[in-house]
Amino acid sequence: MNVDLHNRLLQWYEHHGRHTLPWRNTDDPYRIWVSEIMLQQTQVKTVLERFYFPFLERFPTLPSLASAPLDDVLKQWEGLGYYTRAKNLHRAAQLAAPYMPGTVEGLIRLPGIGKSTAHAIAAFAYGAPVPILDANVKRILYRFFGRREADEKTLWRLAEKLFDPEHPFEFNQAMMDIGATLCLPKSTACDACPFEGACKGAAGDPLYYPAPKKRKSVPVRERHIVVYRHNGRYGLKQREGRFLHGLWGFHEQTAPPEQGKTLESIVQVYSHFRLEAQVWLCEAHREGLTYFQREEIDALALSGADHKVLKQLSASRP
DNA sequence: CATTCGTGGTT
DNA sequence: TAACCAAGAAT
Repeated sequence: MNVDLHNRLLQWYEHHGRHTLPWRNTDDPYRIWVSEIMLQQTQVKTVLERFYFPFLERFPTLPSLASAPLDDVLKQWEGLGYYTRAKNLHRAAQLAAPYMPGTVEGLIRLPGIGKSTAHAIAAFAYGAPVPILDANVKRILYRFFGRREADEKTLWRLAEKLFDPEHPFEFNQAMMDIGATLCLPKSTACDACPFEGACKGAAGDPLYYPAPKKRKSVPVRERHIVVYRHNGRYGLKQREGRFLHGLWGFHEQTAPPEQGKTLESIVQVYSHFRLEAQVWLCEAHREGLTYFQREEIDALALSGADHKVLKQLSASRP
């Protein structure tokens, strides 16, 4: 029924697809899995240029990841964000070792793997006839079917409707390529798109779909970051909650400290709030912190905000 | 179903 | 340049 459309998509993918992406040129489910987790809510450019290869060099196989300390995994993940991904990746490796599950049902049971990622791994590593539903595919579906709004269930139904079960690898990769190169959030190149003619969005104003999301304004958190220094060593603490999970950081509090030298302030924008913190250097010992020499800190995984603090520290050194 | 999770690229 | 957005999942 969609044969004609599917053929046009295949042709387009053959000539214009991003065929050099490294995770498209391996049949190792582990390497495909790592790429899928890193790429969640993260642009291809970032993963490709900074994180994919170093991670695989340090953890080349599933067992090597499973047997590594979590702190080592977090250090490789440093700067990539959404750190529970690293924790889940590590735990999933331990649950799955020595082999990745060979089915969607097995994959989706692992922590950090939802329906779309399970389908992606299954389609790309095993050729399973299942569609994916990432931000690129969603945007295409909104426009192709002329919808301004749709819930997840509806989007999955539309994804199944457009899907080509005969060519799951090529279809899914092509959809992401179209979303990333032609069907962009704020611009489109419909005349180059294999879906033009069948796409309701292309018939009118494609940017009319989907309806813009109403975003809440991010609240500001004002805090004080206090760097405790004792005998030339710096006090840090490893975070335990879900926020910045497992990363080390300097002490943070709501009120200014009793004493200490004022450094510059820092601003760090997170997904759901904005941190504005005054940084202090306090020559004192505080309980509950672990003390490191300056060079030792480089071996720890720190958040972006704490890296800014570290930078202030070296800049302020007399 | 809504919120929580980072950081950097793009416009 | 501020706002939007990115190969989503867990809660």
